[in-house]
Amino acid sequence: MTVTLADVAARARVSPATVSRVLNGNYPVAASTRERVLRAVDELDYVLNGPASSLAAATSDLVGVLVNDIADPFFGIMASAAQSAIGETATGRGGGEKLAVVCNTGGAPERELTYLTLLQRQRAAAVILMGGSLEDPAHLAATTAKLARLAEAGTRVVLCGRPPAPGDVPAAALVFDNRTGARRLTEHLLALGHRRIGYAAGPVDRTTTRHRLEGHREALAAAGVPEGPTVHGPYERASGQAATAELLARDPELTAIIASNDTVALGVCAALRERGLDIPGDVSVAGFDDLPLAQDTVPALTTVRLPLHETGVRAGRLATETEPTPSGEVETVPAELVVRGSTGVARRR
Amino acid sequence: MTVTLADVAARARVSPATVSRVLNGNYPVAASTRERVLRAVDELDYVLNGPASSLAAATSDLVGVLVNDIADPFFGIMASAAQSAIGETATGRGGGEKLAVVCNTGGAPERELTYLTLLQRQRAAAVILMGGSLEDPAHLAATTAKLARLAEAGTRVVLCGRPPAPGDVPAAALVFDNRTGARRLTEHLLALGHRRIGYAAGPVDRTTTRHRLEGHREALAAAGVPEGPTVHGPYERASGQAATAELLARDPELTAIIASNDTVALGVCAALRERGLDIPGDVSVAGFDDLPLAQDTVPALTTVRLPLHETGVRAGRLATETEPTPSGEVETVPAELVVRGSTGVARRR
DNA sequence: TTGAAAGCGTTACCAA
DNA sequence: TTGGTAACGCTTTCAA
Repeated sequence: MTVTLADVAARARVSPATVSRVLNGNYPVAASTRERVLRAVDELDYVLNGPASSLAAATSDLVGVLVNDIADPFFGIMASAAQSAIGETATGRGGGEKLAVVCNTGGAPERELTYLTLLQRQRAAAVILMGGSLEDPAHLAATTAKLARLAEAGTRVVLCGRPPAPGDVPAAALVFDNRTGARRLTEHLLALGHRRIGYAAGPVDRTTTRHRLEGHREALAAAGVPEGPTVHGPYERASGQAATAELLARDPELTAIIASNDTVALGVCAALRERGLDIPGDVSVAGFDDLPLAQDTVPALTTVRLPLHETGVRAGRLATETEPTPSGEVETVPAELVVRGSTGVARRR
Repeated sequence: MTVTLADVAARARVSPATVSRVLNGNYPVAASTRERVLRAVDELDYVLNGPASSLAAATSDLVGVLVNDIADPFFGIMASAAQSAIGETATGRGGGEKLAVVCNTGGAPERELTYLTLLQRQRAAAVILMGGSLEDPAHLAATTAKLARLAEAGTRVVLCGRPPAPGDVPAAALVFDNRTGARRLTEHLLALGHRRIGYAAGPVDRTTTRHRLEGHREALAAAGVPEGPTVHGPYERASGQAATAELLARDPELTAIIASNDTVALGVCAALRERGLDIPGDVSVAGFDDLPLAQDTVPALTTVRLPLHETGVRAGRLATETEPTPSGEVETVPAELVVRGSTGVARRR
């Protein structure tokens, strides 16, 4: 049979209540008693029953991290950063640690909702949504409603890389300034003399896609440069390859291609190489995420920290300079963090 | 207040037991009753209380996936594959889905144990351990003991990419044949005429590191070729760069470098490029994981499937041809899947 | 500082 | 096919 708290109590010759108090460390307990209890725990190899604990306490130490695509290194890095940040702040019940669990939505709206329900069911301590969100009004409404219920039930909600929750969901938000980032990226290419720039954009209905595209167009408009061809596709390597073929078909004179993210950028590079084109000798490529895989720079994003026990959210390098913002407020990560990935260089003529 | 099963029962004018039965779908319930219950659930926006359910049923629908480094695309792909395989077989209680959660151990033994305890505490339905394991006897014993307790408590244990559990832990295992893979990789390079091959190995005390190195040496010995320099380091891009510097310092005449995995291989490539060396013109590089990031081939590993509700484990392309093996038995993935990443080409002289 | 006991929301067994 | 009702193992007042 599995060992229960009562067994420990019996062995330590105290009441179950005392054992619970020792384990949670929230209550004063005599040192000698504590020691006796801990020894009993050890001797019996006792492991707290999570469900029972969560049921009684009406909360669990689960923290859900929803990502769009766990196979994408970008999300891997983000998830990893979040997970270690969560681990650091561990101070929960029954032995301490929070269980940070990453859930892969695959970008599918229904899976996002499913996972949110599952986490709601588990009475998760917190939920972090990472990456751009779908802009479909119906899905947005459903998500918002779900988040509202979660928050209502005591689950902390953190939005990371997507716009702050519509309505009045009490969520902390970590926002990447995609628009400014894209603008700077394009300005950079323009400054290098590029005038024919192709754009391998992300999926049509994503916030990240739209914001980045808007920033791109702003820069072009400001410089009076006509917009080049744009192709949409998922955030995958393969769509970078497909997009490149399409873009070059539409304008063989392209001197630069902007990719919707680094994974796509790698696909673009592969396609260019297949065609015998030199990078950046022949065509420049610019990405977004600044992955170590794509760049040699230390990835700024790996330093994103999400101290869930704070009332707000702090971001990356700013952590030491910025005070936590009150819950619900938004802190914007400087565009530099997003622009970092740029590798634009003029085409050889 | 939050809606409970009793509320639903009251609204549907049935007993709590009936509601439970409808929700779990394990018991026969009259169609009309079921409908009434489901409507009540909908109207009240009822969400099952996971902890309560898990407490009563003595099991949860949580499936833990432990990976060594979630920021490594290799594990991202593996986790993604596992997660979708788990989703497909979903048939659990209280609405169906299992909650696949990936836990990042960072390769740290104590975090591995911590997560296992956390999952044990949650009464997880299954636990999947992915990636090579530490060979330290103490840690191995601790892990084995922990896995034994988990299995004992009804948690299914799956080992993926690490040797089958020592002792008699009833675990399903999916084993990669690292030794044969490495042997083939080296044979390939030898066949291309390479005689001075450097080896950027993984961390010293990992099973994957040792097995791959052994295979490598087997091939060299069989061909009567002396072993080149070997450098150990973590499975990270940076260690590929460091290793390259060291390897070239030890033998500037190297014509090929084998990396411990694709992430490391990317670091090796970066370092070679920094030195103005052409790949594979000047130096060949060979990796292991066959990531799409590193190669253009479709990654065999993304097709790894882990049907947790089967008694055994099936692997990748074999799925249609192979019957599930009985629990506890081992099925070996053909070395081809591992060798795929090879990109060896003779050095220009 | 410690103990007693009342829940927490489901499940599952036993009747009906 | 449905209802009644003990568990399930822990947390948390309320007393002592």
